[in-house]
Amino acid sequence: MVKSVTLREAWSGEADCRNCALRTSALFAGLTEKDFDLIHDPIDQFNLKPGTALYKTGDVGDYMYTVRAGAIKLVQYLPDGSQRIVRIVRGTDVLGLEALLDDGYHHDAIALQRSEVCRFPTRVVRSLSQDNPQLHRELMARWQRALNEADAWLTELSTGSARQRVARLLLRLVRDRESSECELFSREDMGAMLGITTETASRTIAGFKRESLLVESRPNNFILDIPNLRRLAED
Amino acid sequence: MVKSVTLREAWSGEADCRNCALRTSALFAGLTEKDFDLIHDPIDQFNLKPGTALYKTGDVGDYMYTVRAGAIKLVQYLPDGSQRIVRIVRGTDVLGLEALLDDGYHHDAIALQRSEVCRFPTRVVRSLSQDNPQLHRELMARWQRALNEADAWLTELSTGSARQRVARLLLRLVRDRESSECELFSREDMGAMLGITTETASRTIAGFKRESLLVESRPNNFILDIPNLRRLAED
DNA sequence: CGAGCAGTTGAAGTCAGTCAAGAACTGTGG
DNA sequence: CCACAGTTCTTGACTGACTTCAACTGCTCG
Repeated sequence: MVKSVTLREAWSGEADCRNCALRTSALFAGLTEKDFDLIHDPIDQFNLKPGTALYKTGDVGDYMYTVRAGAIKLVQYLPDGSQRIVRIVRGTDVLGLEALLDDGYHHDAIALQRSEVCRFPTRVVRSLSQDNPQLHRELMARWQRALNEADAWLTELSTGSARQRVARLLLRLVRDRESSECELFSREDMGAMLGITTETASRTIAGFKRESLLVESRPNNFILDIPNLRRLAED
Repeated sequence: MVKSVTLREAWSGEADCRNCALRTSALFAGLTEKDFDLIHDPIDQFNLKPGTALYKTGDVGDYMYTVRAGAIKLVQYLPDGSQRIVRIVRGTDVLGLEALLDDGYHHDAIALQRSEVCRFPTRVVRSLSQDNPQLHRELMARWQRALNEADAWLTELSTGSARQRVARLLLRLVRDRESSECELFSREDMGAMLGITTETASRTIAGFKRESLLVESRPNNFILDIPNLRRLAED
């Protein structure tokens, strides 16, 4: 089990929103300059090492986050203590939507890889969305995207043989990417994503390497044989 | 495989919204009388027999639905043709939120039991939510609820042994109910919900009956031994 | 250098999948 | 009312995939 790092250590200063590469694709794309002045102030940026927790289940939802780079896992726990990763949040996605409603966060949010996130107060979004139809619409779209992810997670990553699930996970990691190269997660995390054991995850990956479906380009970086993986994933 | 019935046959007239028992708990709880006149008109009510499809994946999302009684399954298909039930919608829930955004529906929505639903045009919700913060908020809450369901479906119903999954499904069916009695689904549907085969579902249910965790009160109606099922579900 | 951890691999056991057959139920038409 | 076809449910035997437990390797980091 990776040990946690406090958020404080990960603080890297105030965000440069105006020049943020994600601006057009991100949550606040539709804001005017005036709105923008309002929200810029309280935004902080963090660089996360793997294992850092952004928040824990039940924490008060004072903040929401956008992911600039890397990957964050959302974890839920079963009564018996076993964990299940219900989603990973990457790219331009938003984290902590549930904070807009009453209650606290519904997952543990933990960095899987080196990641950069921006943090902003929930109250800002809440007040802006009151009288900003475009932001309102953007929020609904975010919620729907999360729901799509959740459904896909179930149908693609929790159905079929271990080989199929691993193949589908790998393909998912390089979707909407220019290259067919990707960084892998720990076997333990892969297991928790796919509902299989660490050992089975390890064996399956090892098998894929032997069959050259995966080629290690540099440590923990793999090039995928997409066509053959796809064939495997589909039947 | 149950054969489909057309929606037309299920039409049972215009809805009596004003006296609807669900009104206070449902989507439109916060509307004024004036708003109400606006939406009442185009609402139709349907009585569905098991197997009736409300909509199919990809259909144009002109309508949304509330469930008054019964249960609707949301089904997704894998490339190889196998199906997975990603959620069931019951009670006062809303169906077809995704229609508020651009694209069509994301699932097949099919009645599991005799059900009653009300249908209303998506455009009505879209226009009302523009300048009605309370409806806006209500919509976000609905989305979040769907997301919670999706997450629970993954952690509770797609994790652990077949016995655990079935036990958790049964407990889920009587949650927020006065009695510990419930109607079961077909073994095929249970399998598609839990990611197990029909045979395994059947064997597990049969086993539960033998162990008196389930007692059949009348045909296809079962009383649950909640404490023992809970013990089973948790470890 | 050694402790600790992630990954790998092996051997044994088990649970669920598969294939197949029979039982129970449903609805239909005579 | 009964006979029949067509489902769905159940049960059995067998197989295979995944889990479990355990040992060993190689890395990283104090």
